[in-house]
Amino acid sequence: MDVVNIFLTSELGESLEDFVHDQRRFTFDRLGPDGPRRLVEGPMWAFVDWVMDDLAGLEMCRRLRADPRTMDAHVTMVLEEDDPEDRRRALRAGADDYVIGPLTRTAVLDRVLALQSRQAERHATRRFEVGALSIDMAALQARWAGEPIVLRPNEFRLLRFFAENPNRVLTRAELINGLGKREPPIDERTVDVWIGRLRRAIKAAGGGNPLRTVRSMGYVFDLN
Amino acid sequence: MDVVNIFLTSELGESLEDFVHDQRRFTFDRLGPDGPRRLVEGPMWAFVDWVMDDLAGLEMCRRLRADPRTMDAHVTMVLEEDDPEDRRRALRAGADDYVIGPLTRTAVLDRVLALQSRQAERHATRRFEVGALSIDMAALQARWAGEPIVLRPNEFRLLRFFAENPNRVLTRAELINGLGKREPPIDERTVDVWIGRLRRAIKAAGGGNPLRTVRSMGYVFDLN
DNA sequence: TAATCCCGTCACAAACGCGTCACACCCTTG
DNA sequence: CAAGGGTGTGACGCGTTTGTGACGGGATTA
Repeated sequence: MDVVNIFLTSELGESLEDFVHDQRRFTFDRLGPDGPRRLVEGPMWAFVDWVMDDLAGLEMCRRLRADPRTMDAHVTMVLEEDDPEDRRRALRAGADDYVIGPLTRTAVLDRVLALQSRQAERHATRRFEVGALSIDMAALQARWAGEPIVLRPNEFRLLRFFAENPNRVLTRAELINGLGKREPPIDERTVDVWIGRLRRAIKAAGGGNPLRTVRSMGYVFDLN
Repeated sequence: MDVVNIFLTSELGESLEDFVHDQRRFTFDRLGPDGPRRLVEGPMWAFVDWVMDDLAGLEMCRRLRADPRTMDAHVTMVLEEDDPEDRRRALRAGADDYVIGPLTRTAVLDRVLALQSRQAERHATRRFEVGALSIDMAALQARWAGEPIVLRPNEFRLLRFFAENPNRVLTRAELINGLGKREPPIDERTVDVWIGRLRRAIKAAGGGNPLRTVRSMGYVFDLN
């Protein structure tokens, strides 16, 4: 599976869940003194604060390393300030990496996305083709029969979602969800506008109109 | 390439060779006043003592940075004591990192093992071409379709980093990291200015605008 | 020491993305 | 054919992101 499990000792997780569009690829969970609350499969990434409730972050770090269930996790220590002594201690306690806090969403996401792309390179999932359409996740670029499609970020996500679900009617609600839009709630009519814009972009690249309207249901990406 | 080449100004190398089991992953060599005795491929890590035989460690550090064959090395300064003034000087001289000495085997291994996983794969190639762009590491010169691009040092590194990661969205954080700027922390907006300057230089050499902005993500070096 | 170069930051204007609205058009149903 | 709901799309406005000239400090050179 392709999912990366992210554990944090802070509350940043909830905020990230809203922020990350690509929910299927990530899970977030709280890392308490007893370790992760649930056990997961797949690669794990832990961000450990230097100070936690009752427990020093270093101790948490050692416990993660000692526990066979989590010993493979990629551990990033969050230091409050840039003390070289602390950095050294963090590394010695088993951390792979550190950031100078406070932990921000972008700090987490940059790292996670970087990891993801590194993994993607291994699994070669960063590029896939559906019919004449090819999608390059690394370059964030789509092509129709080799011709680049000029897309804005939201349109790119939309097209990607269609490409991953070809020949299947997607309701407006599914599309809104699939693009990870939760707050604020999106008017379903807005999807119509998305579709219109995406169609125009595909046509401009020489593609036909692979997006078929299914009246009172939604839209399908027709693969012939 | 999976091998990390470690250079030391002290004799610790021999001792480490005995200590490290997994010899295939590391090579050790002495770093003398004239730099590394042999040229290597793959990532390099240099531990530079504050005082060397005839040469100040700072000078060694600068030479490593100035020499295109070693400019990518990860340089750790070894300070005898924790003098903040010295730390500042070390970082200014181009060190990525420092330890408060004396250098021990575990200090070396902790760092190397921790960071090895995220060592970017870098070709030690002296000259390579990407599309119309050619980069000559020895002459520190870039050309677009044969036309020289006038670049300042920082811009050269930036372009080089893009050339090594074509068709891949690079976040501002990745770029800052990729240019080896860790201390002091660089404002992400600064990257915008780098990009602007680099674009101007490329355009002046007759190149188009191969650097595409991906809004709210970063920049891509677009090939074809 | 003076002159010059390099580079990080700032501030502000411009460009951009996107959700919504309004209205015309389309299709279905009776 | 009429009625009514479903869909396409141009226009608008807001908030955010990006580009860039200007500035100043540090380093380098003359």
